[in-house]
Amino acid sequence: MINKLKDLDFRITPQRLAVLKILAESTGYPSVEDVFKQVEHNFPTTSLATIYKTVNLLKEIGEVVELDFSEVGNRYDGNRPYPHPHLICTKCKTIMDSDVGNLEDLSKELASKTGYEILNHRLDFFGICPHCQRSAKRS
Amino acid sequence: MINKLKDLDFRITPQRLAVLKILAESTGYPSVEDVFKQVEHNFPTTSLATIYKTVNLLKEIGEVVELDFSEVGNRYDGNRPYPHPHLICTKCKTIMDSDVGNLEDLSKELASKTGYEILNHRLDFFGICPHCQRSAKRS
DNA sequence: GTCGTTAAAAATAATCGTTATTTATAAATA
DNA sequence: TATTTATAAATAACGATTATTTTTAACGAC
Repeated sequence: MINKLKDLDFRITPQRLAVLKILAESTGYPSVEDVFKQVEHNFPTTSLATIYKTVNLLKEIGEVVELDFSEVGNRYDGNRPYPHPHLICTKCKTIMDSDVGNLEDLSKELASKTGYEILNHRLDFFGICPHCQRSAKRS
Repeated sequence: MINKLKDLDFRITPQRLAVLKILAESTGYPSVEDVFKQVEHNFPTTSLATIYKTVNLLKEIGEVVELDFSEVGNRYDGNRPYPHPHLICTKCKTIMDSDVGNLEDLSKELASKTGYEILNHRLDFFGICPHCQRSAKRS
């Protein structure tokens, strides 16, 4: 990931390293604000705009995928930067990866039916997680 | 749809009727701005906030679904207000319905595996439509 | 149909996430 | 170490959406 930046002649700065590290290691789906708070810890003078720019840079070179949820805002994943299904709890807003069947076959079928060149897809399931189901019953 | 509003004791205003009509009849995926422009035609004094409020009202009572695309902004569908896959051309931004396989089985599988209560899902394919593929070759 | 009540519309201001701009800093290379 | 130049910092600007206040008109009772 660092090498990819170098190869493309982007400079390796501490701020970029910090953002990159957080996105690559996090198993969750941090927002820009989340990343900002973590980076701020080590680099207190960091500006929010820098996080935006770095995240967008990583997005453009394909090392990070952006997921926009109207309910919870934009989230980023540098850990598995390729299409895969998600499972979102609409109560506690937790986002999980889900490993149910892949859609390559469906993509190909769609491509041949419609003539579209399919480049990407996105599959999300929304529901209530077991924990929130229990909370609801108690209240 | 009008009856649903009446039943819930919402007033039937010309502006609401206009928004409702557009969303129920449009086969595409209009944005708030699109709806506004069309309503403005018949009701030149209409305020944009009214469109926002009406669309959100319809969304809340389940007569319209909101689709947020980071590339093309929020779009609304009052024609088929239930989950179904979409096919989006990333060049010309056209949004189509696609009728490839349904995901009920997958939903159920996921529910029993994870304990989540699945309420909704969303499946979108992104690609280049045949028309835009031809344009690209020409240019 | 008229009146009175009150929800909804209009007009406008405010908010929030994101992006653009300007100036200052520091990474890369010689 | 000095020079060049991309990047960071700070701040302003922007655009989509929402909140606020005032005005209008939908609905129900008479």
